[in-house]
Amino acid sequence: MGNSRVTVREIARLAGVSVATVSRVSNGTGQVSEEMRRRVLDAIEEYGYRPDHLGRALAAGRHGALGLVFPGLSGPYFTELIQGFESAAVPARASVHILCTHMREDSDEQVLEMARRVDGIAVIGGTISEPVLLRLAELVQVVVLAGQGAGPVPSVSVDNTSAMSRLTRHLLVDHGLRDLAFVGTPEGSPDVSERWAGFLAAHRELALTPPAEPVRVAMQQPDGVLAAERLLRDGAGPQAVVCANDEIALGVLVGALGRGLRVPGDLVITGFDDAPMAALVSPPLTTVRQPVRDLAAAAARLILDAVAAPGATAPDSIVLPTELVVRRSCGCPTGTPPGGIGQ
Amino acid sequence: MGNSRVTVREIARLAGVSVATVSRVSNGTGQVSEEMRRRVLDAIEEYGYRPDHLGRALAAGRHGALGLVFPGLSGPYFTELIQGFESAAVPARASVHILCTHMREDSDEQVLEMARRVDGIAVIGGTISEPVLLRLAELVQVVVLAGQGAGPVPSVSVDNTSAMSRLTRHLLVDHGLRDLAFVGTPEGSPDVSERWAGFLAAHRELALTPPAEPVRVAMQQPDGVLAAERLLRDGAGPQAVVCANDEIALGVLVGALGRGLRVPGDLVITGFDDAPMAALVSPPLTTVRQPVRDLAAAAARLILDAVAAPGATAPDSIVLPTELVVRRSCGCPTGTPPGGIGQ
DNA sequence: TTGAAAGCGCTACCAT
DNA sequence: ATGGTAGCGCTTTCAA
Repeated sequence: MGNSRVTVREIARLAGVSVATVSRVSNGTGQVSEEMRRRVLDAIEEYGYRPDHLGRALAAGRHGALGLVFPGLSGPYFTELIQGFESAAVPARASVHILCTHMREDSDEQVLEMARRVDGIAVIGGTISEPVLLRLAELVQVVVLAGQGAGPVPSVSVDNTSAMSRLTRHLLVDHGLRDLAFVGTPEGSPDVSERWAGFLAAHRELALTPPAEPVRVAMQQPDGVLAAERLLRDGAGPQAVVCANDEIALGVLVGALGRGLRVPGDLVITGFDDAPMAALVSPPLTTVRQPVRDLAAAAARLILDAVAAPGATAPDSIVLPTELVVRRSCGCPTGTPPGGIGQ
Repeated sequence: MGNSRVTVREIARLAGVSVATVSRVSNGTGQVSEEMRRRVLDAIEEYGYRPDHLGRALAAGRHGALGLVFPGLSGPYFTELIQGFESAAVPARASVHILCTHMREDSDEQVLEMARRVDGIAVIGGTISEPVLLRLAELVQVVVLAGQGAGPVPSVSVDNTSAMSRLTRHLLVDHGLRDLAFVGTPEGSPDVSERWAGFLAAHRELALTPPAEPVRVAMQQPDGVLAAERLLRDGAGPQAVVCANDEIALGVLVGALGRGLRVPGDLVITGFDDAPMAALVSPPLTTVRQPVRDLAAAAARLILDAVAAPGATAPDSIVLPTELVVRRSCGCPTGTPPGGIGQ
């Protein structure tokens, strides 16, 4: 229950050596005679000593911790993100702090507060305002995850715009579909904003008129069900529903199927992410695969590298590639589209 | 980019006061004249000073941080858990550290290491071995989240066994169903283990023979799809599939629907959790609602209270109630079962 | 090889 | 009301 407050000093006293020697032994630094090392090791073992991280970090002038800031946790995308981030932090012996700002009013304050506890922070795009981001960057190494950087702040993201543009062209050109709907809220999420831009760009290139507005809903399955209700309420729905992520798409699929529609016969649906479920529903979902774990791991490593090499030049932004994954929900028969795109 | 290393000492020098005064002002403790307070505040403002958490924590002998240890992140359940935990930690100005042991071999070591960085740790049931749990409890306040405690370690959990027993009786008695299958892996997860126990208990009470083994799969939607494949492969499947959580149930539903089965006509499916999607699929899922956020928040508060009152008696374990939610996937027509159970 | 001692940034006690 | 200073637990010079 209570903290077993065993300190270096006590171990030193118990082993009859100096604290410096204890420190050397417990860190494996410097030269220590076998005799001393044994004495110290025995004491450490006997009293279950483990150096307190605070003292160590204070002396080292480094927290050995990384922060991850979310708007609010939801769905497989975020769990992947956390795990990817963690997988890169753990080998570097850095702990991971998380913070869900979740629309709290004092979230700026909390992010700034986090900056006093970590060596660097990855902020999910759209979570905090640019001024606060820049302010934050004066305190610790910052990287924007899934979004665009600002000033000295680098970013790690994927090519949302071109990927979505390509997917949209596939529907427009290869399947000859018209009257597409886009589901997702561009405002506040760089990812969605870029995907909406790619959706619009594809229309523009083909001199087609896109819908004036996206169907604005949040990013989870229930929101997709909601979107389906809105879109399919009065008989004349769109020919295809392009969703900002797979979760929404799965929700729309559930909604459409629940209404007795056949997919892709009556309605084409596409997603984004290539979440595990995308391949398993009927019909399997045409989507865009993005390397979420790699993305987060890259962000963590970028921070760790920057912290490890203080003098070095500002880190470059990273853009990871995506891959169009054509399955049956877009109307492709086997998984291979007319143009031979995707796999 | 670089840490703006502004320390108390510098602020003190710049404001022409002592570090003690700066500390008093920045903490709002003690008595400070308006004149001094202004001088210090101006300096703090001008140089963007924020006390480093390390120094503060070291002096206070408290980390102001809580740890959350998972086996591995997955699905809405865990995101709810994190957010619930966080919602209780943030008001107490405690940061949240997370660690996914994810079957890593050195995870014991990492959990112990975490103990040096936080004031208390909530461990998801089944994540670490009992010896390590007890060892951990000697270092910091520990609570088992969704599982049973051990020795001095309290737990926060729900009444899985009775809830699942009740749900199972509903199928067995009210719907007269026989030949039920249970999907989930009891080993390694106290939650699942208890639910399996409740499932068995219901059969025993009614002198019915339960299946010899559960269908062992993991806890996500894709695993449910997999389970459906296994169960429905050769025509003669069970009459009902009782799933360890909603995610699996949703997967089984997708798999069953994909095979052309009607639910609940040809196959009854039930879940556990009452995740948002449970109410939205067709047919809506009969399940057990558990207060996941509250559960995690209770765990966080338990730790915070224990840390705040060091001398106090060991905290008691907490069991939160669940609620049977009867919808259509069990065969109930409207949502109200024959016996008037549920809501 | 070993130990004494100076800090890391902060708070809090004790004088003034 | 204010300042000097000890010390939180640790690492790391610098001497011996």
